[in-house]
Amino acid sequence: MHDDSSPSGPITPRHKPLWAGGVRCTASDLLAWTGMAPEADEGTDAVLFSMRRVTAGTVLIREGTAFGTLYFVGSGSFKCSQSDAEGYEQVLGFSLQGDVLGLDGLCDDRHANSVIALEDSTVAVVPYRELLRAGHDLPALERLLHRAASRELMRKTVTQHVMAAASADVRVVRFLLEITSRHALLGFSSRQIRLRMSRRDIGSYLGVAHETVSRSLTGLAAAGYIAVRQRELEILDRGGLHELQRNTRCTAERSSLARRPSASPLVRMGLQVAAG
Amino acid sequence: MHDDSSPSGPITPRHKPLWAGGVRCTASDLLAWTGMAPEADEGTDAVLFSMRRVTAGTVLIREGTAFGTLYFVGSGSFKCSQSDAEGYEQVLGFSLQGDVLGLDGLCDDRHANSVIALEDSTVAVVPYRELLRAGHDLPALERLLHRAASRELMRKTVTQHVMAAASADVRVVRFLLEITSRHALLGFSSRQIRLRMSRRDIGSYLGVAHETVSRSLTGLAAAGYIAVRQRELEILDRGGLHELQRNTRCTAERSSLARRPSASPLVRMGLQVAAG
DNA sequence: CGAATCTTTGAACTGAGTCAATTAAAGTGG
DNA sequence: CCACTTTAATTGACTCAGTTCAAAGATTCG
Repeated sequence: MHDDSSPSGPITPRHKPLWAGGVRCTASDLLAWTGMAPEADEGTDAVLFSMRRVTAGTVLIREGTAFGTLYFVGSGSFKCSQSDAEGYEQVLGFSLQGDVLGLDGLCDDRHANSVIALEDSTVAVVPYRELLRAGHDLPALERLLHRAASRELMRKTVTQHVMAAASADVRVVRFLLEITSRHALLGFSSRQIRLRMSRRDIGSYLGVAHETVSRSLTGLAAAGYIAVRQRELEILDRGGLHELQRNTRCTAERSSLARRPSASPLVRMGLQVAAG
Repeated sequence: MHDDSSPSGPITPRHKPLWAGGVRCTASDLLAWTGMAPEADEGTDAVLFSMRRVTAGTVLIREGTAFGTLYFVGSGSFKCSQSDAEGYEQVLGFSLQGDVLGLDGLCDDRHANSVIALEDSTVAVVPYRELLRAGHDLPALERLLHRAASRELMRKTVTQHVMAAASADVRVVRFLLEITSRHALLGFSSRQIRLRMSRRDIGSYLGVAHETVSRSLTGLAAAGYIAVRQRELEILDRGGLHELQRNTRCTAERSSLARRPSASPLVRMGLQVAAG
């Protein structure tokens, strides 16, 4: 929603979670992570779940394994993907604090997706059976599960919108807006972000070649919309990105972006110069 | 799974639902529609929901309206979509018997998607509150909701795979395989199908121009994989389609399809000739 | 410090989008 | 029931955005 919270650093949590980094957390913490803090009460305070640290690159869920537990992201970020017969990895999405992992396994008791930590992260380990049982006594917990699932569904819808854009540039712009607004909702800066995923991951997620992702980012930077250096990203003109993003499949408009003369006064040099 | 059930007609139900077309149905009917018939018992027989007839073209759910009830598709088919600010309609998916409609509204109590009947259809009207209450006494009903949601999620994943294919032809092929296999799971013929949605709808769903959908179908027909005339579709070489579908973004392979000489012996003339 | 991975950039070919025009089907109303 | 209108589907031509292949920096990790 808001452009930024504070320029001090990329990590400025909006609300201090009850969970202070221990090996256990309460159901109230889960509610807080998913933006349902007001629903927490003594009942949810009493329900405990164990936390698990997941180091960068660790496979939290491997596709094909038996379903039994859900995970709620407490901190860090994850990549959700599926590999087809030929070994091609299709990236399906990225998960942040408050997102639930593993719901895909519910319908046939077997996980269909793999989930990999993109950085050192923590998750609450929530056995599905336990959550169901606790949910019968605590309506807030039942709502937590349902809203987490519904939110997952809505995020997939957003992904469809992102992928439906014909132009690769528009896809990249929508991806940037998506990821930054999610950061903003969590209370992090939406201006400066460190992308935790590779260009290849982004490309797979968007359905474009990773070279094209790189080119689009370079183009957007040249046009002054963003500043990017490797995985460090800064949003310079959010309004302008919103303008671009509106084109569903118009490629003519877009070219005015990529080919905007880079000598234009609009071109504010970003990190690539500041660091060079 | 299987190539066909019977060549007699496109509608050959696998299991006779308990519901016989009345204005009410039982929770057991819902379980039957979603492939959970074994979980039905006296308890679920006693839970009643009202049925609603929805004529072709009717808007069952309009995006932006308040959430309160879910719908389970009893017969017919629906299109799920979202319109952006410019009025462009993004098709998000298609729903058949057993699918649940309206779950997207759960997380913020307002529907984000529109749902339109593609043909004369019927749905079970399931107030969310009632389902929750009934679910506390009948585990099967709770599972129904959860599995329906999880299935929805998995279908979105399939959609991502479909859209992630770089080649338009591959997208169309995957779409055909998706829709026919869903028909097969419901006990309908997977060889002959009447597409209920327009080329434009398919194009929106796949993220390609509707002309391209048309061209791809024509090309597939010319190559003998399918026979198509308007919305009547016949799958002639399902194995061949599976071969094509495996290419994620290889366009070279694909051209050998579209440009396979139409005089090839492989070209079996289909409906377009039979009717001409 | 070297190996492996990731990112960027270039060049060339082509798939698919856009525009446009024709044909087919489905409503509409007299 | 048949003209008429409207919408859907097909097909063609042209153009360019994006994929592919290739190769050179940058970064990370052991």
